[in-house]
Amino acid sequence: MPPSPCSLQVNGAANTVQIASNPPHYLQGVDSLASIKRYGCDQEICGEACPAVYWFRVISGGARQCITRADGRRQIVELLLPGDFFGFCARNEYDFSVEAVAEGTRIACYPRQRIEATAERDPALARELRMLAFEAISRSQAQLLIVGRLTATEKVGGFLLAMSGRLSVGPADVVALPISRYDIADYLAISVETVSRSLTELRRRGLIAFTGTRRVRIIDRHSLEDLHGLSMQRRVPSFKPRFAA
Amino acid sequence: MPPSPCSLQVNGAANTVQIASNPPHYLQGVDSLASIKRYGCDQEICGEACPAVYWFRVISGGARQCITRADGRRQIVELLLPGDFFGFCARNEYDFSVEAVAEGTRIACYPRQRIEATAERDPALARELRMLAFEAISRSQAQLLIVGRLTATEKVGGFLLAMSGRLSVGPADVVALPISRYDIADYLAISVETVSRSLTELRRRGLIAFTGTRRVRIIDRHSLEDLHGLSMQRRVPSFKPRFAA
DNA sequence: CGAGTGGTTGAAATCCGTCAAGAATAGTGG
DNA sequence: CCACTATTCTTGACGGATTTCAACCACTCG
Repeated sequence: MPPSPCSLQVNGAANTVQIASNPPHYLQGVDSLASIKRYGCDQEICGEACPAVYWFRVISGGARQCITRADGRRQIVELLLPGDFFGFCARNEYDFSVEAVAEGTRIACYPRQRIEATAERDPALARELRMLAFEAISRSQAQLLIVGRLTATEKVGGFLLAMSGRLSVGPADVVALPISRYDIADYLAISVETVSRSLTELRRRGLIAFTGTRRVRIIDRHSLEDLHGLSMQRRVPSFKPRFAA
Repeated sequence: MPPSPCSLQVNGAANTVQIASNPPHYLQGVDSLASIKRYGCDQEICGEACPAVYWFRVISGGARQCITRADGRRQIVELLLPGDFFGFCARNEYDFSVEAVAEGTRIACYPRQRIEATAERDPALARELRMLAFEAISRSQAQLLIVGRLTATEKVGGFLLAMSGRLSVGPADVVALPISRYDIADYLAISVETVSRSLTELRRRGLIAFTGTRRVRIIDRHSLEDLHGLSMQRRVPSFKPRFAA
């Protein structure tokens, strides 16, 4: 878990620095090494095959981490919201690109070399990095199940629930979607039209309501959680009992 | 990259131990802490929600790492072959299960606590662990693109190429598939029947040939690599130019 | 106001999953 | 070594969930 909040002390004085870090987060111990950059909507934060000089953390706004094929097909592999880290890669070049999804997205950029050098001497920092990496593994593997084995409506319903969980600062039942339908589509690996149709379907069934194009109110959370097979379509893709096991 | 090969010396004698580690691999420095276990086909190596006591490495044989939903839908999130590590998780319980896919699969089990304790004092080990984790992130994110955005035939063709790359010890054009059609299906998130049909299709087009049910010869590697859109179906799922970008 | 973009909806096409039945293979025990 | 069986694999027919193609609406912004 992240270390408890602390105010950085510079020059011996008691003034807190701009990287004051309201919510506690990983890598707080090396925040002093990080620089903060601002990005416009759709602006590229790091590009595929670019030298991996930084690790990043979203401070405010959001970003999408994408992998793109030569023919243009794109998959958003991670939706990055405040507090999320990204930029980890095994080689010396990023194998993905990351773009801001909101105007004025602020990103903390940690110089990789220096952080790694620090980690050589600071086991606690090394452990934090490891935890961050392990969490990323869990997330993308969970996403594999979602992308591969859920129906479109299940994907969209689950996405709304996930967003309500991650963005919860208020009643948690009103979700302000941080990305467009196009991005939702590329995140869930379905088409834009299907995203739209699924949302309409959920509204029609009374599980959600719209207070704006990108503002959803979750009305029947329970049914939304039970979407799979129960409330929605009977079909469950590719589950074969395979005899008696 | 993994450290260079070394033969463990026990009791001062010059005899190499069973953990002789022919191909160099990560975590070699702590091989002496690992125990080796043997598993039968389909036998569970670690189960979902079980206490995460070990990290693992496949020595011989193979395994599938799965995430399963309550309703039975399953996704193989990683296909583990000799040299591959697994068992990393952010919490104290595995959020996946792993089962052997071959009779007599041998697994090296590294006690997590002890390895982590060692890593506290050994920055090089910590760096190795980090690299292993980063590679796992890259792999599963790449798999997300495959599962989400490729057609069935592209998936199967790419799978054959990937296997030929990972299993290459011989001519590299004859691939001995390590898993059943069912497992290929759950790995690529398609149905068994579609796996079978795609293989037949590739054979019909002269890109591959069978020397046995689970032995494939790659005949036209180039066409196999160019599958997307070119040699195969014209359709490319969900790529919309989205106006002028 | 018109252009540009995001979002929704409809109709038609299609890929793929399901269901079903065989064929091929592997495993077992006599 | 050969039935005999269980399992894997293949193939066909069919239906359905999604994609594609197309049109339209809403909103923003110059």
